[in-house]
Order: sequence, then C-alpha cells, then structure tokens
Amino acid sequence: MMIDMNKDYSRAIPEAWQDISLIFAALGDEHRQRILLTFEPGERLNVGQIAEVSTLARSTVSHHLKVLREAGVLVAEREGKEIYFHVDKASLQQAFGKVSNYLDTWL
Amino acid sequence: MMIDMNKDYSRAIPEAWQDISLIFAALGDEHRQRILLTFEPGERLNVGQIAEVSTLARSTVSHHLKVLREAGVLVAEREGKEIYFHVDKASLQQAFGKVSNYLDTWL
DNA sequence: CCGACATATCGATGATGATCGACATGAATA
DNA sequence: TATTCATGTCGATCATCATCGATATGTCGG
Repeated sequence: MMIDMNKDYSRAIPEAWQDISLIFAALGDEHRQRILLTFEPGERLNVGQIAEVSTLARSTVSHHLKVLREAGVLVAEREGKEIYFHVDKASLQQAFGKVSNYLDTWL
Repeated sequence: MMIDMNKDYSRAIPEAWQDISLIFAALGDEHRQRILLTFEPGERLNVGQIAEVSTLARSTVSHHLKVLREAGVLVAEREGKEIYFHVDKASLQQAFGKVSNYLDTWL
C-alpha cells in the first residue's frame, strides 16, 4: 500500500497552486469577499468610499485592502491625494484558469 | 460619484461565491493545501497514512480533514475500521467553474 | 463480550489574525 | 511653508484558529 502516494509532504507546491495560494487566503475572509463584491464592473473605489458602506473602521478596511492587493486581487493607483483600487480581472482569471486546468489534467 | 457603486455592503453574496466560500477558507491554509496535493490521481488515503508523511499530529490532521470535508474538497468513506478520503473532483471543478463564469460575465 | 485498532472529539494552550484609535506620511492648495 | 485632506502604519486588545495529548466512539477479530 501507499505505492502511488506522494510521500514527500514538503515537496514544492505546483505553480498553479502557488499563484493562487495568496488568493485563497485573501478570499477566505468574508469581509474581504464583501469588499471585492462591492466593486461594480470597471469601477474604481478609494478607501473612504469602501469604509463608508462597510461596518468596519477605515484603518481596518485599509488592512483588508492591503491583503487583497498583495494577493493580486486588487490594484492600487494613486491619483492626487486619493488612492483608487480596482479589481485585477486578468490576474483572477489567470489564477482560476490555471487551477481549473490543473484539476482537469490532475485527476 | 459613487453612482454605480454597490452601496449594500451586507447584501447576499452571489451563489457562485457562496458555493466556493468554504473552499477559499479551507485552502487558504498551507497545511491543508499540502494535504490535498498529497493525493495522487484517484487515490484514497486514510488519516494514518496522511499523518505519517506529514509533520503534524494525527489529531491535527484529522481536524484539517474535517475542514476539507465540510468544504466539499474531500469525501470520507468508512471501510471497516478505516476511513478513506478522496478528492471530490466534481465538486472542485464545479465550484471553480462557477467562479470563472462569474468573473467572465461580471467585469 | 472483550481486547486491539483506527479515528473522532474534547479541553487546554499557544499562535495568528482582526479590529480599533492614535499617530505618521504624502499630496494639494492657500 | 503651513494647513487640510486622504491614506498608511503602529501598538494594544480581542477573537479565532491551530496544535497537541488524552479520552471517547466505533469496528473487527478472538
């Protein structure tokens, strides 16, 4: 038994999973899901606007935006005093596409 | 400004996201990712086998398996004294497929 | 029915993350 | 350059989760 089993538990995680690892962690939180879904197609929002419709403090929203940005879910662009965020659609599609392909060829 | 913005922060989360919400949380943990990737195509493993190749205690592995099972990532089947787990490929493909479609029609 | 085995569950502890207010940073304007 | 405004960051507290050993549950064989 355990003939086919991958015994190397600490082996490198496949690239397809490595890319989406941070996204999984980022979107595992419900507040961050709601923040992401607050964006309408093509819309750009700053921290104040998101904090206004959320139930969290501004600094907390800023923290969540940082997590989403570092995961490649959102992109930040400074525009004068304000910093506008928008959904990185290409990044999300690429990551989920890779995982889908990996699932197809894996099992 | 804020014309198109979805102001209802506490609105219901779309079905496509609701389905995969638990999967995001489950796969956000690196240990659970490694457990999932330990499975070879079509393979069925029990807790002892996974704990043997992991660095965690058996009870801890059991806990992670419960999270993965409740998220729909793994399926558990009792076979005599042992309980064998296998990857729920259909569940994963369906969930990721829904999210991909939602991304395509969303932005 | 009783011991042996595999696993789940429980309870306690430690670690990680969320949350907030206060303060610091950077940009535009008078 | 001072002032205002938007945001990031810091430090402390709180909540949640991970982790482990010990115990309970359930199964098979004698």
